[in-house]
Amino acid sequence: MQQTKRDELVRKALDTFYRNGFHATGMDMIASETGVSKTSIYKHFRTKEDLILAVLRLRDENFRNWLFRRMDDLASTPQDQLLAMFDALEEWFRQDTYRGCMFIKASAEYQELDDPIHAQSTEHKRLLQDHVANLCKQAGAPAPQDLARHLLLLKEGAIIMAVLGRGPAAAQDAKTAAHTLIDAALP
Amino acid sequence: MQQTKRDELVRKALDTFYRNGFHATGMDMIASETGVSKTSIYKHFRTKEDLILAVLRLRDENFRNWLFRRMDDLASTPQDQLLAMFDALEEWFRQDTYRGCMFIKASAEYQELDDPIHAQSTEHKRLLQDHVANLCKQAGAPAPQDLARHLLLLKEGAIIMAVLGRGPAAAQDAKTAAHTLIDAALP
DNA sequence: GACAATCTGTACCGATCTGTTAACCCTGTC
DNA sequence: GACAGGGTTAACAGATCGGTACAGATTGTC
Repeated sequence: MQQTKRDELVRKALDTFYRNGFHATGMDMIASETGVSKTSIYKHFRTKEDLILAVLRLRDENFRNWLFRRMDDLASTPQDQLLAMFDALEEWFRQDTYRGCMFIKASAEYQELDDPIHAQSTEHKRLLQDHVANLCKQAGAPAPQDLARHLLLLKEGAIIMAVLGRGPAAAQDAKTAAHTLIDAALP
Repeated sequence: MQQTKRDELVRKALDTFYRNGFHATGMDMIASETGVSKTSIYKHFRTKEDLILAVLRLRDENFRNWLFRRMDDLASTPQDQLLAMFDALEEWFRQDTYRGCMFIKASAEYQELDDPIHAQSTEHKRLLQDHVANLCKQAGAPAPQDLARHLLLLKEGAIIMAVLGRGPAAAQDAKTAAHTLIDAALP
């Protein structure tokens, strides 16, 4: 019961923060958009920062689950799954709720390196890198970490350019480049 | 005289916004950090948004001038200049004032596509793309726009990853990948 | 030295920010 | 029907937000 209420709060707060930004979203707005009273919010979370951290944890879990599952559904071999990552990204970019990467935005608003919010964003990228590096290794890349880093650069670049001018097409730009990099990296 | 004061205001406001974020920086802080009274600020700029737009215009000019000049200084042929872009980026990443790309952060805080601040950020990326595409053409690429877009993805990705975990090394990651892409794109 | 322009500091406006307090309202349990 | 737990509304505290009003200081020009 109580866990459900709390989860619902975090889930809806995620939407509001994602759509509206962190500093620009006040706790009153969170209360009215989630339907949870401010009093209850502060019973579950000591501060706004704690709520944001919970939101980012949920986002990390949701996003990685979704992306990895989608890559798995779209392709069978590790090499094709790496390419399918960019098709999955395009699906994301095409959603009209797409507003860029929540962790990039979080680190942009909380930029001190020792800020927990910033650290959480860094951790998210590290977990993505690990999974992609694992696929690179399965695909037979001699230097899987290097290839994974290069593909991650394309992914992050596509996320940015999908917001700043290029739209969903940024995904296929990145996929084309990824194809070249993968072909060059595999023996 | 008056132009100088105004320019100094914009120049110092740039530092404060860059270091501290846009929403997180109040006009009182701008006044105290620039040494320009709030009354004078509002004589030069009608709103905070107008000041931010002036800051972004200055940043666009400064950054492109710096980057293109640095690329020109570091290499002679168009092809080498493209690669030198990533060496220049590394110099930027190594500055202890480095806090990511100001336009990515601006678009993260003002994300409505029709927001003038967002539009200005998009324009900045377009101008970068134009210059890089021009170099790609000079280097003899059969599809200069495509190659330029791919290189820009690496650049944006490196800017992100330099903030989120990888540090200055992100620049050489991107340079290595760029080398592969350029070699594959040139006849 | 009068004048206009431009700066300054300071106080203020109403709104909004994070976070708290208090009184009440359900609902299930004994 | 007493009671406890978790929920609500509503008002509030103290600070800060963007932006303005006003009086005085500084400046260059005639």
